[in-house]
Amino acid sequence: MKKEEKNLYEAKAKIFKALAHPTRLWITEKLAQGECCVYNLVEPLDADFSTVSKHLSVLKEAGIVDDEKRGKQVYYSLKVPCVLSFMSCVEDVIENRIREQVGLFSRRKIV
Amino acid sequence: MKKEEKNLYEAKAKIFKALAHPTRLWITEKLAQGECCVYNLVEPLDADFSTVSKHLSVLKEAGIVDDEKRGKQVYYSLKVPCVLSFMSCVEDVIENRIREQVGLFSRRKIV
DNA sequence: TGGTTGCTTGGCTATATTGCCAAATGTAGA
DNA sequence: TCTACATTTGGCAATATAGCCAAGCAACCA
Repeated sequence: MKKEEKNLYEAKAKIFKALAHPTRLWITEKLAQGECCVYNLVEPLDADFSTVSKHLSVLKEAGIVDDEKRGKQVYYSLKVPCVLSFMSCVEDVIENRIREQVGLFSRRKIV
Repeated sequence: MKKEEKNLYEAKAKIFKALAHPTRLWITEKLAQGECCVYNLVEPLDADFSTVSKHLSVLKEAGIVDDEKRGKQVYYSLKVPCVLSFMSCVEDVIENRIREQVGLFSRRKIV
């Protein structure tokens, strides 16, 4: 792989990496419903402010969310709604996996 | 978050995690062009067999690729082509980021 | 000016991931 | 059976990531 090509794959991987955490996925889907200030993310997650804040900065760094300070609060919003279009594919993969596991199980039952 | 919901987000995150590596992304795109045995992945990547093999097992574990032994070789194939549909979104995110950086740069130039 | 609120940053430890080497496995042919 | 080939596995050190606590900072209010 050439250096340039490698850089491109690293850039792409960064986006996936940003989404590769349960909390960050949850945040992404939550923001899909509309902008949100940090407190409204921290509360349902029942996590530390600092933890959520760091997750948000990972998403921001990756270019997935945007932030805007208004008064004392910072509002985050989903910058690239197309990431949501991938979720149904991801759910397909999961369903497939479950189906296969069920298949294995019932085969074992027969044997 | 309830335990069940948490499990779902963890399962989703696993798929993203599997794709969140330059080498694994490259492999995924390569396999989109058709099945491939390990050697034909190792060679262009110029990596260790063991390294590629481990990347492949991550993708397999996640349910993204399938493997089939034929003779001495193992052929890998893309199981869920819909993952590719996400790539254009990822590229959009990257382009946005670059555009913003260029914007910052030219503004700085003016100032 | 001082205090409070809403959030970010720094620093730390625990844990996970990566990539290399060496060794093991399974398959095919001599 | 012996050997070569294609791939996987185990083990290890280097590096990256996560989550917690404490400290910092900016905006607002008294």
